[in-house]
Amino acid sequence: MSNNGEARDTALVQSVDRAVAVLELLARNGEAGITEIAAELGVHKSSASRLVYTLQARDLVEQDGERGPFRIGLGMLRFAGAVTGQLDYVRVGGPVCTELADRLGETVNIAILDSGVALNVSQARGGSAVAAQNWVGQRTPLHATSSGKVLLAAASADDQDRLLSGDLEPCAPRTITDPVKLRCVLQRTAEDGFATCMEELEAGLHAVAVPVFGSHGDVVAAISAAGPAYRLSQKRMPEIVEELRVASRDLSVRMGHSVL
Amino acid sequence: MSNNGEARDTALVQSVDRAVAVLELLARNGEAGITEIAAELGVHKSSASRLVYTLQARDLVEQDGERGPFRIGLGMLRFAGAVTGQLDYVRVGGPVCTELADRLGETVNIAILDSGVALNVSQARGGSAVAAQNWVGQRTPLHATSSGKVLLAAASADDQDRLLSGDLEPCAPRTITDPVKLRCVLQRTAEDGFATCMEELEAGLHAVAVPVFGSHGDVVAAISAAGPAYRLSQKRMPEIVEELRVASRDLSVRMGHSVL
DNA sequence: CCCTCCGTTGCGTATTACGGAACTGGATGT
DNA sequence: ACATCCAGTTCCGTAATACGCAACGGAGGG
Repeated sequence: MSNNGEARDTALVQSVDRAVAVLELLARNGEAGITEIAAELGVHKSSASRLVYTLQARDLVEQDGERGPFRIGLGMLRFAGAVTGQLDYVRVGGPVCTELADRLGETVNIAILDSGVALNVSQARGGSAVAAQNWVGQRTPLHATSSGKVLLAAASADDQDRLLSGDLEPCAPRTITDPVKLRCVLQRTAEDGFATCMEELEAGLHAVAVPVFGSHGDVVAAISAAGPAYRLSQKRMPEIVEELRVASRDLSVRMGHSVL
Repeated sequence: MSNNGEARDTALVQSVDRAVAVLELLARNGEAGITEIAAELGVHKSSASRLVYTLQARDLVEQDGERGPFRIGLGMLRFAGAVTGQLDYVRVGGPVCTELADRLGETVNIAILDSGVALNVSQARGGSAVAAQNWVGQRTPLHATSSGKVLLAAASADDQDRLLSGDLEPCAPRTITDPVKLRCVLQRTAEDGFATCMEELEAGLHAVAVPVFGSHGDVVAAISAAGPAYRLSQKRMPEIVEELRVASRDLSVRMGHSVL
């Protein structure tokens, strides 16, 4: 069977794996038809149809009318609630993001470290109507994001070594791919208490991040602002960092961590 | 195969259906072990193990350490983001809920009409530490909730007839099961601009809801406050309704709907 | 140290899901 | 108006696939 390269373990239940792939496709594309899904997964239309039908029966997928394209269904909210219930950053972080996004006019994100990547758990778009994409749930590389650098700089030497031993994949022309240089940057990040990311993830995209501290002074998350390079200039950084720090402290307090 | 009564169409992909059942179980219970999952689904331990393993590979399920119980994984945020991206009420409604919940000290919910039921899309718990359950993603009957009555009162005559023609299932001792009486209540709801729900969904649970208006003056959602009967007394209703109305207007504004 | 309980792995079977092709039913175009 | 096209569904035979069974490995408890 022509599986698209991801067949690692035979122990995977294929239809389930494919069903999740369908959901991921829909989450990425927004919406898609059966034929498109089938093509993307490399399966027959009939298989895709069955898969989608099953997901639809569980309200995880829905279509516009009777005969339209499919998209993620509202039944997914059940699970969204379950995960945000466990993860306080999502619930508590939402208002903090929104407030800061309003003040800065830029997109604000909260990210945590999750198995070697930076996972965005909460987001608020800036006032600028330029609809930045939705990063929630996205896993972004630690070496090519401002949040990632902050989280990595605070991580154990073990975790740092693990990442630095592997290849640093270039995401954009200015991504830092040299481990030695990255180590320098992490050093500075730890000293300064913030990290920037200038067109290292995407061309034209700048970002800054500061750490969020837990009850024991440990770094539990990062809060970042991102926007087009022309708006987030180097000159504006100090001002934004200060705003981020205020938000970070606010978040710590709301999480019930006593801040000094 | 001993399928637990839900076998409707043979056209369902069983393993996918079971996988979703696993996720729903985890969302409901918070966490569970393989044996528990297997027992709940009525499948063999090995089957449950494979299912969970597949979901885990996709980050939809995770376990505490190496050998603990399983719970919904952070990968679910990807989908949560996709659904909240489509549905502005979730993103925008969050802060509104939180603010009102803080002020009232009760649980606040936003619900929309979705294929004949009221679907809770956003929630904030009141200050009272009494952890009310998580309603996000829950589908609740239109005739036994305050939000449902508000949504139904504003629905087309067609939709109203469809519900009223079916049986009104009793959820609690005081649930309205008489279509004639329900029609009266809906009439009053439309006139008053709010609806209450006194122990009609659950014994000891009171709730009030007001409509949220879209740009054309149409009802697009309902915002409700719920709490124990002794706290949400009839006497306190007018005050709460007023607070809800303020929040509703706030929400409309934040959604970009021009309010008169 | 043994016993119990939980989760994983190997294996054989037949259930189950897959792919192919034909069918339906809108939409489009000539 | 008719023919064509494209998207999605249904039917069917096959064999790949996921299932259940039973034995194994590892923690935790007595």
